[in-house]
Amino acid sequence: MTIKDIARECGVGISTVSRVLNNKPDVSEEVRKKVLAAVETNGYIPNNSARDLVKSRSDAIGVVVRGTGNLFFSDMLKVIAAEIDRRGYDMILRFLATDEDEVKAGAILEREKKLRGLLFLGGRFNYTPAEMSLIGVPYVCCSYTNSFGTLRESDFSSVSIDDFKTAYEAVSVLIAAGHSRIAAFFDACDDHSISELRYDGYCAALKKNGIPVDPALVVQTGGFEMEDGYRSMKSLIESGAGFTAAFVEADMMAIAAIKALHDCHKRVPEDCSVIAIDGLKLSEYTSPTLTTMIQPGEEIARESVRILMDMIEKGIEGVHLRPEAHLRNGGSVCSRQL
Amino acid sequence: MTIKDIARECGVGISTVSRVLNNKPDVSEEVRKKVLAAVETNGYIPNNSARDLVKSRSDAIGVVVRGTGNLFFSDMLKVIAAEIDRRGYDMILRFLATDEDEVKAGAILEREKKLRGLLFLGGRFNYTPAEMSLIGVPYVCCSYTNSFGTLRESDFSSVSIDDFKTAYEAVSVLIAAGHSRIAAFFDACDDHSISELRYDGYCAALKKNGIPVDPALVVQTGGFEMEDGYRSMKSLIESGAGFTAAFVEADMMAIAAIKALHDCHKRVPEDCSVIAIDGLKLSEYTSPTLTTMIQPGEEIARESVRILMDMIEKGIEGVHLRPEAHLRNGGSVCSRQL
DNA sequence: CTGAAAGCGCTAACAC
DNA sequence: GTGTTAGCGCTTTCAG
Repeated sequence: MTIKDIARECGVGISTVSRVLNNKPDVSEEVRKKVLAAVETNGYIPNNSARDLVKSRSDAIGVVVRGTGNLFFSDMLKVIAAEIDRRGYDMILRFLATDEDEVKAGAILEREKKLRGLLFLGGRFNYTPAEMSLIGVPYVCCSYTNSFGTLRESDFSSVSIDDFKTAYEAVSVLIAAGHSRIAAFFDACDDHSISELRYDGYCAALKKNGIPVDPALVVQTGGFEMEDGYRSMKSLIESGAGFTAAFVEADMMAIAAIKALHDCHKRVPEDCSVIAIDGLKLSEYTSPTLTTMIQPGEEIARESVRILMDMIEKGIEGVHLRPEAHLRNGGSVCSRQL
Repeated sequence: MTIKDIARECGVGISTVSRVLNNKPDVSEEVRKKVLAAVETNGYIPNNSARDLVKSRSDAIGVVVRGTGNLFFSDMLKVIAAEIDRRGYDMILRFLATDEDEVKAGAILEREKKLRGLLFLGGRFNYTPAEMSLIGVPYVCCSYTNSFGTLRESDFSSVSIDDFKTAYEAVSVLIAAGHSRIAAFFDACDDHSISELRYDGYCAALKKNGIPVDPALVVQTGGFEMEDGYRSMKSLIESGAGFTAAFVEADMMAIAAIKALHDCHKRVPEDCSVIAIDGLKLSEYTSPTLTTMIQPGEEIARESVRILMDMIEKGIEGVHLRPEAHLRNGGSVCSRQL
């Protein structure tokens, strides 16, 4: 069933059907109705490949999300969708597994859909100019940056918290509460990515306060899953290393780490305080409520779209926004009895 | 940059480039290398729209997922992807917001990608034959069924737990533990969907045990979000209705409901037992571990793909599998002191 | 207002 | 082995 079939059935030309389908004017009401009826009864659906192929440019923004189960992203996505729609653009959404290449996916999408711009949610921190030359439209990195790459600042935009600073602040909260034996959990400490930045923030906060970094208290979890957080906390406890607080680089892992503490008959926060980074809605519903640095997801989403639009419509150069993360004072941190 | 440009640059014909790109034989090693080099240096990416348009049939399975943040689906997806790949097919994944129409999306995808079959994760329970006639390939409803629709059983397949029975069993666990004042939380009770089935199961279990259904203990949450669970439990507590246990139709809401109980200084399970349905990984990491009916997600995923393949390759008729949900004895249910 | 015709970029015969 | 060519289904000039 193609546009040709509909045209034949209605005894009109194929371009007339096209006009009706695309809500163009210059079609008599009578013909319009006849065509619409034929479309309905035949269950005709236009072929998008053909449409995209002939189109020389669309008003679409591509959104490439890496990591399906990422709750933080799924909250941001709603805001992004609304913002893009409000500005009269279409949104083309693609989800990628964590092991897929977001740049390649973005480049494919750009050509296929003749995109005007791209939004990346989740990606590597070390893009090179050569690599990004595949992307021919303005793009914004949402909630991450290019700290370890060689991109020129003016060539792209990014909106994300300052990971180093946020980790620094989180650990400082613990120190201010009297803790000095502070365990820490990171995916990895030298992966040239978000975890390295947060690890550096952790170390800086300790040093600033004259506390040596004890390697025995730093655990590399090898992932961001709950299993990783649980297993890591459990093995740290079993190692016998003494600590009164823990900094966990992500809410999900922190929730699992707290479970591990409970399973080892340690109370939170009495026996061990826990602080994290993210501010997922989910972590409000644990007991105790997780104390965490809240990433302003809504702001990140809104500003990302705004900046992208400015790049597209006004041709501005890359902008790099660093909104503040704010402490949510849950119940998982308490002062150390001195 | 098109295939034509690459051809010109290499001084070869356009079909030769096509052959190289698609790994066809009958290309001299020398030419192959030259083409590949040109592709690389130019950052050429084939246009998928053009490819799809000319292709008359693919070996692709479409997977349409409704509900981005659904953790249950994101676990199943990994298994589905692996199974499809193992059988030599490609998987085309589309995520939909909860308010989008999965049937229409499936129909579009089918035409665009020339699909061999479709897998729906999440959808309505009341399809009609007219509506589904848009779909021209075999399809399987994963983790839901057509209980309220008019489809012929032989025209489609489904793999899901028996929602009525599973709810019945969950409530029976509570009753067996000595509870009779059992609150219950559903999205809605008469929406011709999953919630209605589970509500019916709740009622049946009570009646079977001579316990009247008290409308004051049945709460319609108006959604599946954590907010919905929290708010609903809170208002039930404030209503002053007495109850010693709660059946919640989904893990996420149950987690939030438990938080509400805690916030009202009620202990779980001592003051109120809680049981749910789902078996999310997440609910293992709450304290206490949630007692819940585990949906065999992996089995559902694996069997769905298997059945779809049988429909495609062997032309079998619709199959309807009802794998068992199993009780996970967490710590959120205890016996009522009589 | 409406139809004919020229591609969009690619694959798959079909010739050579 | 390799090039030429005919569409895939659609939008968009350009005539009428």
